[in-house]
Amino acid sequence: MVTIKDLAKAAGVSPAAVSKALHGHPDISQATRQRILALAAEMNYRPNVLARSLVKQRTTTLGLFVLSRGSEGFLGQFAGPIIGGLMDCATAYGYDIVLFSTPGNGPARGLDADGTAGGEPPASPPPVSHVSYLDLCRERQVEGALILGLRLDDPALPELRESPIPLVLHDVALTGPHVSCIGCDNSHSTFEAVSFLLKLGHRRIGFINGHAQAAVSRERLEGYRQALQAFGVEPDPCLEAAGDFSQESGYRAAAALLELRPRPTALMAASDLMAIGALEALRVQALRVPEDVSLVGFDDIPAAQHLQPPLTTVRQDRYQTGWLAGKTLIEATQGKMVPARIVVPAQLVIRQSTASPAAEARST
Amino acid sequence: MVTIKDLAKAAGVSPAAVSKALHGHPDISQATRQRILALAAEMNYRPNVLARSLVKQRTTTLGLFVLSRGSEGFLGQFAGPIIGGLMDCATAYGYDIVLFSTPGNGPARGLDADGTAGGEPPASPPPVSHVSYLDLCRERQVEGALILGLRLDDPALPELRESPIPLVLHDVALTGPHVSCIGCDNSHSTFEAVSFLLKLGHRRIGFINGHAQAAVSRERLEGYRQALQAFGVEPDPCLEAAGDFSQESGYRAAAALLELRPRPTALMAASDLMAIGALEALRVQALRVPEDVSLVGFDDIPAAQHLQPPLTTVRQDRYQTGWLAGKTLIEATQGKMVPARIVVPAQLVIRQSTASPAAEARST
DNA sequence: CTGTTAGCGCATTCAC
DNA sequence: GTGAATGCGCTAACAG
Repeated sequence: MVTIKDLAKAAGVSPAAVSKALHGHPDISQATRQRILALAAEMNYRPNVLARSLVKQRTTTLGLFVLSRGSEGFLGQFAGPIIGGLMDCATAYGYDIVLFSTPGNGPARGLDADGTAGGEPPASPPPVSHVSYLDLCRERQVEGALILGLRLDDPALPELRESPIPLVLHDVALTGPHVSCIGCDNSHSTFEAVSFLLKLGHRRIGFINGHAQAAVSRERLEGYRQALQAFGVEPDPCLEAAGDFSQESGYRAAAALLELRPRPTALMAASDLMAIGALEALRVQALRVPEDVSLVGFDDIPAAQHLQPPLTTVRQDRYQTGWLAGKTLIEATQGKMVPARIVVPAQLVIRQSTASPAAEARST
Repeated sequence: MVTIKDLAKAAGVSPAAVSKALHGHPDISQATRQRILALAAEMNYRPNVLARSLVKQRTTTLGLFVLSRGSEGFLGQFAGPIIGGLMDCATAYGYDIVLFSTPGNGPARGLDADGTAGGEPPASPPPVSHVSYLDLCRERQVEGALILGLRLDDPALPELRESPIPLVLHDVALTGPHVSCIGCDNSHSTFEAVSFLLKLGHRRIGFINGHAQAAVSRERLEGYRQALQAFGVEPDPCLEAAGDFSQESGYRAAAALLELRPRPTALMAASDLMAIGALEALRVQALRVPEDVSLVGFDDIPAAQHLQPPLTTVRQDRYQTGWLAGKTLIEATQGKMVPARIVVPAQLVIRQSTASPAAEARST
């Protein structure tokens, strides 16, 4: 590893002079500067970021937490594009990203082929209590962090609110002096989607919600209720079913809702995955979509457009979410004021799973 | 930021003593050790990873490159689960991951809402030539790196082969003293899939390949040819169509293949996305799947099971890929010998897009 | 313009 | 057992 000292020796100057030359400081002669630069290129010198960060007390590094992993969770479906946006943004601003190891989200699957977890013992150097997200940030000296997949029942929530470094939380409406939240306007988007159904003439609209530990569940439910109210439709608690974002739960919730009489003429699911489950339930009951029952999802996952029929749903731009989160974080580290809530545009994508209710249903 | 020095002052000992106590060195009395530990917890001390790495000359950090991004590329579809596996593995071994900013994969989309790229000037400190992947690794002192989305025409290939640090390349069969390749056995998997079609009785099987810059394209094509040969079927160059992994290209390639007479009774696409395009082409020509034409994909993306009909395809376990890549890298950094080729199991998932050819087609 | 000094936070010699 | 000294690679503040 060729260091600044090696360069100095080779050029016959002091290490400090090399540093100055490399950074284009004015107090260095063009001649020696050129010589040093040529030497650096020749010897393939690269600065040690660690050392630089240590002395400058700045790392130009952002942290990224992906909490709900496990192959099929958040990461599988959505994190990819968000990470892509975040990376591209970081690249544009010259920042790096460190992906944090968060113990607790251990293997589960994917264990070594030989069945063991292999490797060295944990080797956790300082046996100081349980490391929190913020502690990880401090250890790594990241200047800000994006947290994906945070749940409302995470015990770290109060601590996060008091974070001394900029934090952006995805889909969790927690705010603090340095904490912002990013996500689409769930309430409003759901309002739009349900309003669309209402405009089509639907009056009995079932809502399949996600689990209560996700902030988006509350918000989407609220949007659903507001839409009904705006159209003067009496809300019916029986029409609000609880799922957990999974396909399986969507199936169950839809099956239950379809037992109701009069049967709902439309179903809105708080995730596309649950909408897919609902679609199954409808198929099992030989109900046609959209002729007998209209269906709307949320997310616009890639599969949505390939369903039979293609699913009407709310599209979120995950890539842009990542980009905006990165931008917010970086600006915050540079001392700029940032909004407590960053809303990412979402839009209703109308496909073929929605139509006006049949006349007889309509009249009920 | 509370440092080891602060602890020393508070405990009335030297910084060195604190370091020893924290690491459980034997040459420190239990009494003072406990005192220091208690103090550390109390003052919420966290070691500075940067400083530690600098002195220990070890970072326990892996690098991750995701080369073909841009919201819809590799990252969108596959990188998520791979990253998940990598992270979980790293967590298990106590490693961290840094996601590299690779200039050149700039914004394209997702630009700031205000249209500008914003932020500070590039501020690239040392104006030393163009930074390569390996240079980034050196700067960050990562001990090994996983590269996703590398293309066969990447000019860095020769340099990578000579890498001084362990590298794992996804789906690129480049090997060197410290370079391994990870991926499924594309040739064999395709062989299996095509053999399945042959066993069903198909004899005219069209193959829709990916672009030539991907190593997997060659390998899959080879598997296709070998299967034909194994069943004594004369290969017909007309049946080999070129795509680029995109849905659009799958549509075009399939449309062309379906012009042939006698018409192929089955199509195999080198990616599910292209299979989806092929499905469209089939629909446009009013050909039924699988009655008129059987269809096989590759990847088993989430949408595959929701197609009409559900797609027979080759499933790759991306999560496991990430895990194995991480394990390989970490073991390599620990001096263990690692295989030059890590093959991740893949399996044919038989759904409803495949069946025996109709009798009349069969006889031709 | 140039070089010397000092220190970022930590771990590892070595004396005491 | 303990603490002082040294250095990881780099940059900042000085002094020449």
